[in-house]
Amino acid sequence: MSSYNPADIERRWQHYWETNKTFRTPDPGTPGTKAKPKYYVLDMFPYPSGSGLHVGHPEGYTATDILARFKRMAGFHVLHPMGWDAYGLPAEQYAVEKNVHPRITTQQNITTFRRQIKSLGFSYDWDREVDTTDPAYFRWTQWIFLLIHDTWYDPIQKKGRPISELPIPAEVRSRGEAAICQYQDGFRLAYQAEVPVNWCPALGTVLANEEVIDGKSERGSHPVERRPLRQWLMRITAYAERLLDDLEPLDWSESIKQMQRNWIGKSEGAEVDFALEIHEGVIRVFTTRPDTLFGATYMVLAPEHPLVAQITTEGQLEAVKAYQEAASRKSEFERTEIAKTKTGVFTGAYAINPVNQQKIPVWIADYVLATYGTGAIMAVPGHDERDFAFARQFGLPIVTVVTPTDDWLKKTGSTLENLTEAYCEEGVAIHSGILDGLPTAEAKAKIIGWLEERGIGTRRINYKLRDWLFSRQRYWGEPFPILHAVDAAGKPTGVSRRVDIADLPLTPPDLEDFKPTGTPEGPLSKATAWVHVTIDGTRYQRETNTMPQWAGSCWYFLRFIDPKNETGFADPAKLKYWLPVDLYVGGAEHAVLHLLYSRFWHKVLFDRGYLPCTEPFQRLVNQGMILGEYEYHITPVASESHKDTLAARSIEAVFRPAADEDKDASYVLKAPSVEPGKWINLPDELIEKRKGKSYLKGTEVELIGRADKMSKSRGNVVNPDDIIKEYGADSLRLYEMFMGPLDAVKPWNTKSVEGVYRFLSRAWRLIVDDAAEHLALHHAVKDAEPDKETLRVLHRTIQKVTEDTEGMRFNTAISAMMEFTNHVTKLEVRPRSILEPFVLLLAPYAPHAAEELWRALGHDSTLAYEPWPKSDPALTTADEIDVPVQINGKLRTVLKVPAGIDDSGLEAAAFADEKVKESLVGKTVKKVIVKSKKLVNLVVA
RNA sequence: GGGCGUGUGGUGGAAUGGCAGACACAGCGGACUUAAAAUCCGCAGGCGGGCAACCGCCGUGUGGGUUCGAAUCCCACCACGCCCA
Repeated sequence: MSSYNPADIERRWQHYWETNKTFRTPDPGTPGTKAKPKYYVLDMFPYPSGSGLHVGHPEGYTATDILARFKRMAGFHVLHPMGWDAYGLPAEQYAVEKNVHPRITTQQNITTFRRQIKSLGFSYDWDREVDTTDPAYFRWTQWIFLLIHDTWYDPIQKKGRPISELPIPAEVRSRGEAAICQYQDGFRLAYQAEVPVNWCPALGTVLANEEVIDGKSERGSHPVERRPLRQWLMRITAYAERLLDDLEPLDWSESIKQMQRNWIGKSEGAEVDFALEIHEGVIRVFTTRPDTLFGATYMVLAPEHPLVAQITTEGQLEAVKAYQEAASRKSEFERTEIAKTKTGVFTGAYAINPVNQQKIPVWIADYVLATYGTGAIMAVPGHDERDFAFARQFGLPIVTVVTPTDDWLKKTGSTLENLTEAYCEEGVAIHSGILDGLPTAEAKAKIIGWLEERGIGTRRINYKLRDWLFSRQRYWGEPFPILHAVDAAGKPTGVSRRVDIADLPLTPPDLEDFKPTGTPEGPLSKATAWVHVTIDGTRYQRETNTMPQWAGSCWYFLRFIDPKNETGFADPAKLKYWLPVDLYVGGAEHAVLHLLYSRFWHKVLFDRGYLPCTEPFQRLVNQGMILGEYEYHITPVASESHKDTLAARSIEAVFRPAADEDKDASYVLKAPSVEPGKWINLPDELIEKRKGKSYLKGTEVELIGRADKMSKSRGNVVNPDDIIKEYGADSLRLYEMFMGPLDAVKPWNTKSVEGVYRFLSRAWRLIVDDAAEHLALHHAVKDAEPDKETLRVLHRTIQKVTEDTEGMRFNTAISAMMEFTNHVTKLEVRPRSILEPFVLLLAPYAPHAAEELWRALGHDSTLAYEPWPKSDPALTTADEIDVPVQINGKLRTVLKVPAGIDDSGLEAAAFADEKVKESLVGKTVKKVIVKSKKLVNLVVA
């Protein structure tokens, strides 16, 4: 039996690669690596969830594997590793529910993921596998934390420096050691602070802003509330400018760069001080539109603003207190939602607008956040949407200080004196004293100069990015290597101590009960023996928070370079050789968080001299999501009114709840399958299109065709194991790449997997005699000279596959190989000299089949390091070419002409053509356009 | 509301200024078979005409523009998707 049998071939070759360590990557400097350029190709390593691999995972993994295999054959020294991002909430949630230690479920999940990933035949160097929950790994996560803790940001040198180099003011020094420590703690890049955090009662933890989506937790969609808590933070804001600037030269998609820019949210403007009417002190505001200062008719403080207590008048005290109380319970999302009605309370106090000395009221309102800018704003209702809504709500004056365009006034039905909505664009200043007549940019510059002269304002850059909330009240994460000193009564003294590097890793204690305490004390506090430590007679309590899941993934690509190193996180010489990552592939869901955090850590490590480059990932590609199969829906109304029509055709309408609040529920139509009791998606022959709409054939039932995201609740999840079982890993790999461009969102279609399976079978039968007992060559395979046309097809295929693989256009590379197969199948003699290069082209895509075919062709070892075929440009062109002739831009005929034809020859050939002559009768040729060897266009009248 | 992206046959897609629909899926016809599957060969955007090979017209979300020539470039609109608010 020598027909194409993927199950057998794939098992054997996976075994071969594993036992021969075919893809082990020797360290730089090893003989054989010296002459080769390096190529580091990386996947975003997965979180090994309990539900196993999803068809979305192999999409990116296959793309990188094709590149890795291609680059090896093209003579590169390739690093292509895989590992596990294994700390995280789901394992812990499961532990809480089922009382199984997260280490056990995590290890089980890793085993499943490893088996599934290996079954796809990826060429990872498994000797470099890392697991973020392995003490040998998180030892260095903790080490890096301590390094960041030991670093302050020097704004003059614009880099992170050792805390020992922080200049200590004499005044602080004079107050002794404790004061110095406290002063230093205020500058560390990892620091503790009492901050309003996103507390999620259901998860029993705080969450980073990035983990809160629409006011709910990203995991589980639980409500989140604001609470002030003492937390660890990372001073990522210090690096905002560098994170922004260094984005520029990276080879990332513009959309991802834009998302990072938006997240960092740089805005340029001014800080302005408003004096208070009767109190001491000033209200400092940040504004991006200082040119509108003359339009500031009131001010708003965040309810948490420290000035509120000082300035609130007796009469307003009660209202203000009640409002502060209510605001403290709201999430940031609820507070800043544009659509909702604005709320606020007058404090009773007034400020003085510095440009016109007008007395303006000071309000508090929750749409102003304490954490953005200075926590206070000057309100310019004429030119800011939210200020406008607020002014309308509370009857505050609205002044126009920027002239809107006439079109805008007309469109909105406004006049200069009476705006119907805020005009937020730029324009010429009016009612603005010294600024009158100036366009926005000039007005900004002039007013900032004016403010600076008087010492009441400065030019200022502000960022939306906040410091990164780095602690979690969970069990399943890296413990902080920090000890807090306590006094005899067990109360913290405020002095903390770093765990000695020599004592790392600090492993978490074994717990029976993983439940969150429901208080800001994490579950680790339950391990009293672990928590309480005495060193040199001083009593300490260990930090009971753990690090967030992002910590381990911030630097894993560094550990892959030197995964077994016990004296450092990686050898500097190896880092210098391999960094940066040449190609990084993963889902767009990590566009902001993971990529921003790891860039930040990378920069700190670079500043401290541990890394050779400032950016980790030179080229980034996001694979598009794979949706479920295309399905036909009908509305609930239609399902009711066409009940009988559907029943008559044995079509089932299955209820599908709405995916979003703003979407409608629908019914999915299913047709009976050949297997009784089973239902399949509506086959295409039951669909007909009329007037651009789809209908169930022969009926008035209007259909809505659509592919949805795969999800358990929709029941449209495809398991890669099933596909491999049915068609083999090579078919799965090939299909995922053949679906369309890598970065496009595309629907799954199991039927189409058969198409690539058929292609592999054809390629197999091209070379192998599938009637033979054992692996034997097809009788048509001979050591013969290929004919000219076949040679041309081969060289065109080599050219196309090479270019498209390099450019990651895998779908068209596969088409080219299919065309090659279609051509050669027809030949009675199939020269070995064209089959061998073809098998090598196929190898990165369908490595198991290619290895077996290579063996059939008489080779006795792997083709993984065979040189990549080269195309000969002289052989890619045919003797004769087809050139279209157009008349007035419309195709009239196609000429067959010699490939070497010149422009005048081509023109002559066009005029000599019978059809052209016919079309020219009675007409005058006004112009002739000849595109060399491509096209002739005759313009006639 | 803002930013980015996408829109091509029944379906996935190809073509990035020069023959629209490569390559596949589904479909149809034929060969092989007792039959089916598999395989092989062929047809295949729509409309109209012809016994036919073939011919004509229309056609890349909609409307306009630039150009000898537009799926491709520009403007406006519509729809969908993603991100942000």
